[in-house]
Amino acid sequence: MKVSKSERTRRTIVEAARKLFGEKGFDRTTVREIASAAEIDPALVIRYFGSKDQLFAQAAEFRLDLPDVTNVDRSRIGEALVQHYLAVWEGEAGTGGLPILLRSATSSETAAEQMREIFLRQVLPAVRAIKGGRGASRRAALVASQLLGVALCRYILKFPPMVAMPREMLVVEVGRTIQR
Amino acid sequence: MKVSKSERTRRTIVEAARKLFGEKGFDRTTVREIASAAEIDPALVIRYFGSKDQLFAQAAEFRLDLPDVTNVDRSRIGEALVQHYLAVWEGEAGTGGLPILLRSATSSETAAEQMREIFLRQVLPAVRAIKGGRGASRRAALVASQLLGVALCRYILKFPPMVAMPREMLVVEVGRTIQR
DNA sequence: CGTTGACTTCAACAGGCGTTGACTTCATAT
DNA sequence: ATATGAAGTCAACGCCTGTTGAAGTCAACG
Repeated sequence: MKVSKSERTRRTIVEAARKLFGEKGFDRTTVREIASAAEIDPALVIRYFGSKDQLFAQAAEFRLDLPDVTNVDRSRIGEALVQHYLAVWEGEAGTGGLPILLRSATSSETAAEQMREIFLRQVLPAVRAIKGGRGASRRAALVASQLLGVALCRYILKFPPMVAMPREMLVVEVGRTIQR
Repeated sequence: MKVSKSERTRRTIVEAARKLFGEKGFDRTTVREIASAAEIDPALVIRYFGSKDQLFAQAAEFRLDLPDVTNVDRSRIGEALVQHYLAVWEGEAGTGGLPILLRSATSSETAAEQMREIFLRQVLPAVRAIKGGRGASRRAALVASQLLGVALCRYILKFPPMVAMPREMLVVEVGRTIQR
């Protein structure tokens, strides 16, 4: 047997959890819903993950996988970043770690802490690598705020003009801002 | 009697509700907590407002009060906007409508809808007044995403570099971006 | 066959939630 | 003094939550 049965249901649960957490946030997603979506008993969810919080922590884990931009035209690094970022958001269709975290981080201190971790360990080093120096952390924070703001308005709040804009245009417009 | 007693407790309740909704979002704030903070019975909250949702709707109502920038140096409109926006966030200390909405809009469709309303009826017209034309709504959306992103990272997620930056510096940096 | 041991279900718990309707309190107006 | 109506309290309802421990199922193994 390549994968034990337990491992398979474990993954089914995480999958269902990711989907629901990403759609409705931590508070509005119940263990029973997750279990029902995974077609198993609620008790099993707890048995496997200990608690709802621990399941969330596991479901929200992810790597940003920032692309290698070391050999990209320096004047286009901004665009490349935005391009990658939007692709991540649209590609994972709500099952990615970022949507999950963003949906819950506004009302859960744990989720907010997890976002800070990701910023600190994944975004900041990447920005530093591109252009280090004294103001790097500030620059990183500004970039993060810009990107999170776009995701918030486009995918969560669904501001009409933001939703309507083609991805290309966003890449160019926001890319130019990031570039600064 | 200038203000009836009922009106006074009504306000006490809304005040308590604003504070709690702004700190923990809709889901994590209970009617019982609000009542306890207002030093009255939970039943009274419902009696006055009908339901928790209706209380929230009322507590989250607000006007942005965008400043008059018609006679501000055109090259400084961005800075003026950011200045005002940050003052609003820091001034109301969590009891303002924006924090309340932002905390809840990621997991409540009603709250998200309310944000869309505010964008449509308050931000968009303001941007149009400053610089109309075909792309005004797109510009407004980009500005909103930038400002919400900053608030998110600074006041809610509390990214360390973002918190550490003095307000002045943010005004200049973000103002420059908005200006574009 | 019988017995493990992993995997899964079942029924229930204790506690919190929003909300309700009947009751008390109390100042005012007759 | 008594009646009226608003202002506020109380205890309880039905529902849903995360979580638990005991019981069940089923394939693998001696």
